Amino acid sequence: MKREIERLLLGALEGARRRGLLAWETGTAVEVEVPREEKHGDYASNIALVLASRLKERPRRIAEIVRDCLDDPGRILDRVEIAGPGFLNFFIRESYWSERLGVVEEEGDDYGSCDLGRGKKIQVEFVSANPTGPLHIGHARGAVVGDVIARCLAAAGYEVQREYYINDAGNQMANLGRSVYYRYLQAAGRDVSLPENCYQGDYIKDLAAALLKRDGTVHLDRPEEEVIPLFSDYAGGEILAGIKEDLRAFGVVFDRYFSEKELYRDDTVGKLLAELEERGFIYREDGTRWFRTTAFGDEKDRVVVRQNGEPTYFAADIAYHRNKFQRGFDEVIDIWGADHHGYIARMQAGIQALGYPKEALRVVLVQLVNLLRDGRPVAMSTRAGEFVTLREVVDEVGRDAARYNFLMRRSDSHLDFDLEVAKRQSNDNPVYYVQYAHARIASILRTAAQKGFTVPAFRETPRHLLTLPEEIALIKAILHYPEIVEGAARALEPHRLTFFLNDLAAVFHSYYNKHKVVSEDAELTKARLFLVAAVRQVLRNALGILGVSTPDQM
RNA sequence: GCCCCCGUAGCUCAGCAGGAUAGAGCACCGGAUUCCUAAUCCGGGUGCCGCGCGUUCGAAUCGCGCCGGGGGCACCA
Repeated sequence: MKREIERLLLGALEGARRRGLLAWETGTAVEVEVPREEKHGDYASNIALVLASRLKERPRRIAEIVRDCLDDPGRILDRVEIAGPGFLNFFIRESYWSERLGVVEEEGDDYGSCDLGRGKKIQVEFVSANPTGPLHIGHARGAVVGDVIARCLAAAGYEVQREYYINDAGNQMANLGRSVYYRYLQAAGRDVSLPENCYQGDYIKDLAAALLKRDGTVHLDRPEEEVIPLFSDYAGGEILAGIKEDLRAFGVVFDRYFSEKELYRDDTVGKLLAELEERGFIYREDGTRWFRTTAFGDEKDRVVVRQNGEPTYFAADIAYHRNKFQRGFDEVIDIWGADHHGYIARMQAGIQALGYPKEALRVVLVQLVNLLRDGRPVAMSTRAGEFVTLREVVDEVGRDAARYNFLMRRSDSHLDFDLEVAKRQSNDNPVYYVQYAHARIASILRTAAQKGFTVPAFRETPRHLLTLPEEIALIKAILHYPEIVEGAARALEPHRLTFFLNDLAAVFHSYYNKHKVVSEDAELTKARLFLVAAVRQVLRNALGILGVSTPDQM
């Protein structure tokens, strides 16, 4: 709908230019927005105000010229008003709204999709937690945000790949192996205590016990350096399997798990460093090698090879990101915890040094979650092994409520997640509000079926009967939906969908309370059945992007 | 010390690439159910949009400075 207005406006500007009325240059961005106030029309444009200063002409005068040049063969508009300092307010002909409703039927499950990303390959990398322990509540938010961003992009026409990066080459995995090894010794009756910095938590003991059961005591008297890799591999593998399972239960599935080790297999990192050095981006100092990230706006240069000859995490990460681009992605999106924000500048410097534009990497920061129970903070410490796992949250509050709650705020703002509130099946909990709208429609359709009504095809729908203010409001909401999806994909802001859903459900609930869909009037019933079926379709499509279910009964 | 994010109603937060009288949910008060599920609806809001200056026809939105909160400034990942 917005597109159509933009097209009309563009046509008018073009016409005015051709007739010599307006020295408008092709290529000027034309903006159309939905005004806050209803009396300012269904759509509004500030084009006259924007052009005014450039053309040195009164804005209202420009607005008049534009309005006079409007050509509306499809009779979309009822009228165009010029208001305030020179806004053009477009009022859609009321019956036109319901005429457009047919698109929902035509497009069905695809309604809301667009071709913003057509022909573009995009990758979303998220979660990427080291397999040193089960995913906890902090990972849950990033998991949902990444997942839903991926779904939004898919709806926007991108070819999307979801990837999980496993940092399994560093010393954290060795540390994990050592932790399990010592627990294994203890389980076998040896009197040893856990070295410093070891992972605590019962899952370590469980892994040790499982290994003892599987292999017996064969590892007991072998040198530590020899057996620890074995313990690392075993523990990492088991934990990763658990992570995958927990994610699946949460509705998050990856296309690929990428192991950091892959980057060392063919000395990818070494070759990359040599190449960068050749191009002059790397210099040596005090036995280390530095990447000149300041050349691309970073605040200081960064070490890529340590004094001991080991490449840093950053070095591997540049190699990893180049690997992504080499796989043919036009754009790469990383979902990071907000504590990693300082890393963005150097990462973007890295990809620029490789010849990719800065914009090719977009980073979405996800803020911490404050976990509460009945308003009181839940204490957590990963190191001490005290944390609420993702699995526990999903089991306790349910997948739908958990996902929805994580999507109710911008991802870069702090989020309070109260287990009791999320679990409560009341109006504290917006997910049920929206799902209830879906269930109610299902209920209406059941009642209708009992009385012999089915949802009519659009061309058999007496849509001219949909004239109530609540009906027009519903139709408008339905027709705005594609704009919401596109905006969410463009800005990588999935929370826009939850806000839209709350609004749509509110309009529907209000309508439901005031008017009967199924009545004695067969024609009216048909029209309203089509309308609520369209609402149901939008609820399904939008909740589908959020990965939240659409129950027919509650 | 330097850098990033945040500061909007009692609470939690929206406010889409500056726009016309700043919104929602919660909480609180009152009301609605012979009728498609009351997990619903209807009514009730006097907010220095942290403060100041600037850019602009126009600033919650952009810039600069300050105040307050959080995070980051590794040859850790």
